[in-house]
Amino acid sequence: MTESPVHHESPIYRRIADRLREQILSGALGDGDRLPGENALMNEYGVARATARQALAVLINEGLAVPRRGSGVYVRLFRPIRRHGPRRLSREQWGDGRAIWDHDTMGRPYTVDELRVTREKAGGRVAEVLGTDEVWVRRRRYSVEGRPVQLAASHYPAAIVGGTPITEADTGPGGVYARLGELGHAPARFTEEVRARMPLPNEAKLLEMPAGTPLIVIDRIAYTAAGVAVEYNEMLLDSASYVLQYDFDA
Amino acid sequence: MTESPVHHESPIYRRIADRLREQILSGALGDGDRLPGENALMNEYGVARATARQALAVLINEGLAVPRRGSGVYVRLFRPIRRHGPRRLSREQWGDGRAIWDHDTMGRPYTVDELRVTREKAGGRVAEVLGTDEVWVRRRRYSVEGRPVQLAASHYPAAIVGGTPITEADTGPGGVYARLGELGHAPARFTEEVRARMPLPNEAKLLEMPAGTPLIVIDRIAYTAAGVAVEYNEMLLDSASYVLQYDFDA
DNA sequence: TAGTGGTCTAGACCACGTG
DNA sequence: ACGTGGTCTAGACCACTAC
Repeated sequence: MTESPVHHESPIYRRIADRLREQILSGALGDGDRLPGENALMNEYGVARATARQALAVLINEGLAVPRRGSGVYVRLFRPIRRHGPRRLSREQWGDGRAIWDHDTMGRPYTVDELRVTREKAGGRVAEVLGTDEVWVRRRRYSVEGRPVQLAASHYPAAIVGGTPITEADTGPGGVYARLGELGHAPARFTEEVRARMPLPNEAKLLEMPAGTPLIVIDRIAYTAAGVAVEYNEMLLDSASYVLQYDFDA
Repeated sequence: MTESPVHHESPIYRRIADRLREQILSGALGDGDRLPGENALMNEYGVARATARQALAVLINEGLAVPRRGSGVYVRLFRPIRRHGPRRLSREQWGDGRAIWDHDTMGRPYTVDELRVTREKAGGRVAEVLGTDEVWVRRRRYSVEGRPVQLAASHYPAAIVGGTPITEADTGPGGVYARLGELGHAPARFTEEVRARMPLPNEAKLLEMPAGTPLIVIDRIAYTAAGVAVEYNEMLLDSASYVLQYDFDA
């Protein structure tokens, strides 16, 4: 039309997004509620389809809404797992391998799948930390209540774990840390590096993450009392499913 | 034209994005390099402007590229600050208030601005943890090398800090923790909760964050030896500028 | 079958930064 | 002045979901 677009204000799609966001944050639209769809926004605001779409894309990329094809756009819901850094790794927990994850999920049911144990040539930081490029890697995926929440890849020096149950699918009672202890390499100290970034497409697919969901990346290194690094564990967590907690003294 | 679109494969804009991503991750396009722009992609792939744009939007939302109006789209660069959880808060650091941040930035120059100290009615979790809704709040923004990297809001019970330098802009040598110590409320234990999410528009603006950059949210509570919560500090970190490190024993 | 979101085209005008 | 990304329109066809 000939209506002057009146710029210098915030663009239309942003103002539509702002109004919808306000309704979500104020609670007027609650968890799982349906947002007005593309057609509804076209009618309500008299804009083209692409503009309505752009407004919804803002909320989707902010992680506030999730689109479902053929159905609609819905307010996102959160149910974080509390992952307690230091406490979960205290020695007492090793008695039973499941204890660590039971601690995290507070009893909610979880599963492990896509477990693959392979021997590999390590590169870059892993080789540097472990002091060798000959490593065994244990990769797996954790799901809670049927939803995948974490990918993990634990690296171990081949010289230490070769020929032990750590290279088998089933590591036995107490898990890897119990086996390392029996080998005289019990972890005594840990360092965790925490980052956040957007997932790559393959990561988003494995974790079934909707758009607008960051990844929490944790690189954990386990050291023996002698200061030898015996494990490099890279974990990728769906940030919508996790809260990390760290306790320490002054 | 009449060329059949051949669906059931991944859409055009995704395949364009995949090719560009590959060049970025492989290093063929390095930090700060210019990507082919909208016009270039239109010519190269014979697609409409909106499709080329959509391909670039994928990379931008993944945090791999940054658009600059009037100039082009560029490969994103990273220069993280290492923020060391426990060590930076050890008592020895309090002797000089600047020490904590010097530790984080490893000597890189930083500034604090937008400092506001206000008395407020606390709500929700803050009031619950501090055991009162009468609080003083110290809000400020940290920048490193001229780029804003963190917003922080520290909450203190008014009954403890009222009338002390903690309610002034300048808290004196050693900072807030030194003053709390003099008041008989020296922090002895800390807990930090770490989350990641996409920033809201006002948060993204204050931190000058480009699209596709998650926020790291840290809620830190300081407890005295007697177990009294004396500080609730909510920090919002630009995830492109930070790596968190936590050390602990088994 | 009707409605939803997903992809794509072919135009247009604008604000902005670099030359 | 020119090319860049930013916004917007008005169509179209598709795949999927719900009824």
